[in-house]
Amino acid sequence: MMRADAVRNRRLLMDAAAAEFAENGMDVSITRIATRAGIGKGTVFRHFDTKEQLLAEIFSDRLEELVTAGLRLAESDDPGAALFEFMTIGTEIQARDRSFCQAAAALSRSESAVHASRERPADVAETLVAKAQRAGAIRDDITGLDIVLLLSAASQAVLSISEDAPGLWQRYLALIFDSLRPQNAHPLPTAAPTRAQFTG
Amino acid sequence: MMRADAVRNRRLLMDAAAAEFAENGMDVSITRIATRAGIGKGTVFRHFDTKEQLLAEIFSDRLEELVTAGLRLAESDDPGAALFEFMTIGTEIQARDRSFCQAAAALSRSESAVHASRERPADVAETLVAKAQRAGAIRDDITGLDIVLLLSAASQAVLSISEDAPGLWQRYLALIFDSLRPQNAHPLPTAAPTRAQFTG
DNA sequence: TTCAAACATGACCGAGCGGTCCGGTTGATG
DNA sequence: CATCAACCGGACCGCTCGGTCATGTTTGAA
Repeated sequence: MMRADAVRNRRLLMDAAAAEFAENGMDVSITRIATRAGIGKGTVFRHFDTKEQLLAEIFSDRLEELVTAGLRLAESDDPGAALFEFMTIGTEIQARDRSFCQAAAALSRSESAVHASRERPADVAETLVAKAQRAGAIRDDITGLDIVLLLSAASQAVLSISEDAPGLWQRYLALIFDSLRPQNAHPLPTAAPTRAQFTG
Repeated sequence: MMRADAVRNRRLLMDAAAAEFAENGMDVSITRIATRAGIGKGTVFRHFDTKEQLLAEIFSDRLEELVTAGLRLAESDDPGAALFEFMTIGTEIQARDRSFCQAAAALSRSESAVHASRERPADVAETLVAKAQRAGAIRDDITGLDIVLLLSAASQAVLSISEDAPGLWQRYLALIFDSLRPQNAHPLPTAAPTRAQFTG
């Protein structure tokens, strides 16, 4: 059982870290984060052994948010729309924090803690895709893993644009939607990535 | 006129830096780069005032490569295929160096030297798009800037996959191709980015 | 109210960074 | 071959970073 002040500080810490990561990228100092949270530097390391672990924890939270939404959408009786909304939510989450998710994704190749938390969204995406394909809403040659990878693609597309382009990511997500529809399907040149490649 | 050893070292330096950036991201130390090039650390700063300038120079080189290809393709009499090949080349260049281009793109918001070098590919893309649209090869509601942004999207999609997935980016580029065809066009929810937003 | 365990704190550490600088070296020039 | 500006190299500087630790403070159960 954690003490009351400990849980309060942990919450403050994660919020401050998320905000700071989002604004200034992954290389903000622990000192900055601690200051923003109104907390001593040492306290940070009481809660998280290392900086990467802190980042992984936040990233994991974000993904859980997506998983929750995905599970709800899996009950929908319009599988095509459900998948599209799943992707919209996922992209919105990533677009919200800009460079943070980018850093986390890049880190997921080396940091296994980050890596593991990416499995669950992939599972959810897999079932959503399967349902949508059975309903004929999307083409047959794509997988759940494709969806997860395309999520970041849409939000990363706008990375080089100036800050104030709110909702621009929706433009590119809409384009990707169009590419998933069965009417336009041309054969894909490369096989889908395997789960082993994703999990590393 | 530069001395012979100076130009030789500059070449060695840029090659080593490009390789190191590609392998280890943007935060490799100058020392590492210098060592890899077999050159003293001080020499690096003789050629490039700052680390960002070095990165900008390399990035600019890559973009020039793309511009050259684009100008050649602008002469083609199959504008649709020309645009697609332009995108293929652009994505290949970015995929070749993985995290490097990501870092450069992120830096382009703050570093004006990097920024300026992105204008020319945008110009070329604009003319390629215009020709392709006149030929009816692609939908009318996208711009040259869209193309430039989508270039990074495809290569960034595979960022969280393990190293050895060569050519996987082609899969997602093919998907994007499908989304550009006029047959599938659904109205886009957000207006295209303006040149001012891009140039910052 | 008491008190031990859990927690917070910030001075402190070693390492590594980007960038500087000057003594020695090299290459073009006549 | 002689000369000298251009060039190279790496010790060096100031600084910031992630992470530790001894000391003081808070909490909650008894």
